[in-house]
Amino acid sequence: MSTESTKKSRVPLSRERVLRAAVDLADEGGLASLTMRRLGERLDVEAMSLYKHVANKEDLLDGIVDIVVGEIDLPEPGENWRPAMRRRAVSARAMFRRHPWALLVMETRSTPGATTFRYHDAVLGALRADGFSVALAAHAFAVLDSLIFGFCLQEQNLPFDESNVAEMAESMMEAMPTDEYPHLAEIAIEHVMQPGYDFANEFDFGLDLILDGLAGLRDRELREGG
Amino acid sequence: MSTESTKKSRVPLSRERVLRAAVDLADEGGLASLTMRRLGERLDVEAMSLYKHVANKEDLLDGIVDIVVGEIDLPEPGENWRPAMRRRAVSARAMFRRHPWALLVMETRSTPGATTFRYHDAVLGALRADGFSVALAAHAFAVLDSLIFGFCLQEQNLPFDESNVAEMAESMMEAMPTDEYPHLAEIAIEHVMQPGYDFANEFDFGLDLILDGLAGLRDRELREGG
DNA sequence: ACCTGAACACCGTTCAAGT
DNA sequence: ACCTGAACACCGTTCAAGT
Repeated sequence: MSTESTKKSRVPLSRERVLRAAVDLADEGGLASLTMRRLGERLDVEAMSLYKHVANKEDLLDGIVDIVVGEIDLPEPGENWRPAMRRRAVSARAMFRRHPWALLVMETRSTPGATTFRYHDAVLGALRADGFSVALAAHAFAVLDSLIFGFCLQEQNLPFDESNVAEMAESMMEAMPTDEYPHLAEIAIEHVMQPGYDFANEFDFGLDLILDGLAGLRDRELREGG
Repeated sequence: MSTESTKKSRVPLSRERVLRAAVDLADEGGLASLTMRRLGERLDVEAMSLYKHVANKEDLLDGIVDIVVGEIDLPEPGENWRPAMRRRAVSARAMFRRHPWALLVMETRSTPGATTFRYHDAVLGALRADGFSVALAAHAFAVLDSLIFGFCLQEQNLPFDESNVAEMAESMMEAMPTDEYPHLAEIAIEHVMQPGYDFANEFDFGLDLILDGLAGLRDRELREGG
């Protein structure tokens, strides 16, 4: 609570503080703005001092991925598999929207951290507890994760913000000769440019399609397996 | 056919040649090795000369994405929707395995090129020609692309090569206390470490699950709408 | 023990200068 | 017209030196 705010930061540096600052920096300025030098600046420290708390930049990136994976809602004990899977999918998507850099960074990580293990374990546990065989739980996990990652990746690279769909469609129709791409034109006019269109709805469509399919396979397993 | 192979390259530089060399460089050494300086080296030219054929590095990346998107099999006229969708999914996955950097680069592109338009148009066309409504074709496109992108992203970051599954499972069991992650341990022992396990099978599982679901929705549309 | 200044080997990109 | 050398403003990272 001291009011002196000179250059020296009283709070000592720690791995935790470094990682938090890195997440904030990437959130605010994008991944390109997350450099060791600028991170040092933000913490009132020279870039070189960061290396006391982080082995190198790779280690820093591993650390911030672990933080954001920890923000995904885990299934609760006793929760039915279907609402549990929906909740984790929705919260994973929300996380990727809060941290647009996360997908990009996760793509370059090879060694998952403890938080990732905990996440995988909890999801598998919810499926197993609700009647899924080991094999079907593995299938379910992979296909749901594919949808989540793939949808978020598409959503992130949409050439328009959720808000200005009309503008982009218009400018796209200019750059895109209608006779050369007739089906793109059709879908733009009859679907995308219609009032109420929201690409986010595609997430629910895909999620329900997959959950319905999994429910069917689970029922069959339970019937046949005894 | 001249045999003199001095420093000067007889073939003049062109955008095409620059982009091809960039794809090769990224294939061989990963995205990190694709720098303007090293690309120049490979073409026996100073890095600065590349700027005659490419506006900047962003433009270069746009260009190589367009090239690899062009490697995805398009539906053929008259092809049934289901084999057409399967073929494009399989060939897209093969492309992402040939060019592991492509997913990463596509993620940072915002303006799709002509090849991407052509690809989207052909896929939508195959669905529309086979009875899908505009809305259902849009849904189908989004969910299939999500699966393809998301699966390839996962496959790329697998902490093991398709070959040495046993090794990795073993080393993972060490780093991963069995009692802390019981369901991960279970799936590792009873599923992943079983002979014949191949993560690639998850792709077919997801693909069939989604195609089955779409087939059902298409049938219902045709019954009700027609 | 913790932080720093200077240095190294890299980047993408510019611009005036060469042929 | 096409290519280049030198330079600029950046990177991540090292290491001996400071406190």
